[in-house]
Amino acid sequence: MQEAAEKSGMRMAELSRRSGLSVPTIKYYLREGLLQPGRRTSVNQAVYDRTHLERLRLIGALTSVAGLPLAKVRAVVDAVDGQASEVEAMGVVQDALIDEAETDDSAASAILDRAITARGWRCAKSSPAYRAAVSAVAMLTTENLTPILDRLDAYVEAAEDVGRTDLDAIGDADSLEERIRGVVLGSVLRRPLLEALVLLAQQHFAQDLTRSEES
Amino acid sequence: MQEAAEKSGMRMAELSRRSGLSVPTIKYYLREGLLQPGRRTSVNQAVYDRTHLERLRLIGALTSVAGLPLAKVRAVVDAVDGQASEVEAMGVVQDALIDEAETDDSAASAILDRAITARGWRCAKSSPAYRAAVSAVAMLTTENLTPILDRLDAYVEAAEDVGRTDLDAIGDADSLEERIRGVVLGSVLRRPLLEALVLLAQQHFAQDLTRSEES
DNA sequence: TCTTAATAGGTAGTTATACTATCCATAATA
DNA sequence: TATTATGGATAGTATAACTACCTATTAAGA
Repeated sequence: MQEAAEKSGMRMAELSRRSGLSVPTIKYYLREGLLQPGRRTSVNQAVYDRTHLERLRLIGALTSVAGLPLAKVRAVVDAVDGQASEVEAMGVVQDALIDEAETDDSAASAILDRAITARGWRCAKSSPAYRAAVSAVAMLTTENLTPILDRLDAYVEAAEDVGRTDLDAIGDADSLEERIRGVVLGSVLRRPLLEALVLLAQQHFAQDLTRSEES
Repeated sequence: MQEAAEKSGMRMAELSRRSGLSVPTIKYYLREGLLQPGRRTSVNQAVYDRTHLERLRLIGALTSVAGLPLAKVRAVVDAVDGQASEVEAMGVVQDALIDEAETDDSAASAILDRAITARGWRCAKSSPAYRAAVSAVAMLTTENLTPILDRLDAYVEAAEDVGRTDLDAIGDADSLEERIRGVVLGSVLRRPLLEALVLLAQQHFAQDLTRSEES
């Protein structure tokens, strides 16, 4: 039972152990078409390799970290298999990460447009991301959260810094496959990172607030 | 059947219509203790007011927008009822919004510490937010997403701008109750706003990328 | 007043998602 | 050769979030 890290061929038991997923779960993912079948060697035998392990880690990130339902996970892994481009892969992940909520709020759209044209963004108004932004502004409006809406420009500016950094961070791996994998995993894993950092920043500034109130 | 917006007393049917939730769902929330009981007028009659409608909208935001399970929603609304302070309420919402993932990765912790002490943040290492940030860095490390980790400072700086703006946007309503409501709803609704704005920024910069590659 | 609809509160049933368990024939392994 | 593992199929489970139904009232309209 050799288990060198270099060895890529393995059977179900080892795939299970190295991925941390149970054999029934892996079989389930195979049934659902999330995990590509192994290379068959007989009627009831197959071998799996590094790509299967990577796929399982990707599925794990999409489900555990991003909290996506398996239907959306399937859409993402299909796109990864489709071998489009980094930017196209990013678009697919974006769509998967956005929870659709149809809105047709022209007032909210106007508020958003003013803020993003002020920074010279050109972006498709038909994209799910745009609709999600409009929906968010509409919710803030109906809840009368004017303090946040009044600071929309500040959020747009911060978002620009994040988006620029995201694009800047697209790796320069040799193979397109690896670059796509980096984009997809990066899109999924950067979200909780930024969110946690924002919460830490809130804590930092909240200390100042509490201190100034005590004085 | 007068339905003036000023009128605050209403019965179940109107509460259902104005909240957009079905009567069985509202009854379910009453059973689960998410919605405070109405003022009883007889053995099988009760009247509800504006506060019940606001509570239902809050529950809706926490479930639909933030995607929180009802158990966490209960924790948040209990805190809102508890009438602590704005900062304490923000802490409770933070904890509810973070999905716990125990990690004890000292390497990741060191990477994070370097980045946040560089900006002079003081924040509790025992907080869920800190653990979430460590967990995010650890995931990025295991997936070898060095391009993102190399740009941690940029994300920290952007997070600082967002966190500062969040604290700055705490409303100045007269009653503590309303300010707390603003903090809780703001924490929940600002998240998808920023996320959507980041995606739009990605789209903007992706256009540049595609054009420069075409040339 | 009479009739119809609505209500509080309770129990039980439903739906969707993501697994998990069992079985069987076959193949690998000790 | 005896034991364990495997692929494939079918069926069962756990949980969350409702949803339906029932009963004894109460409200409201003709």
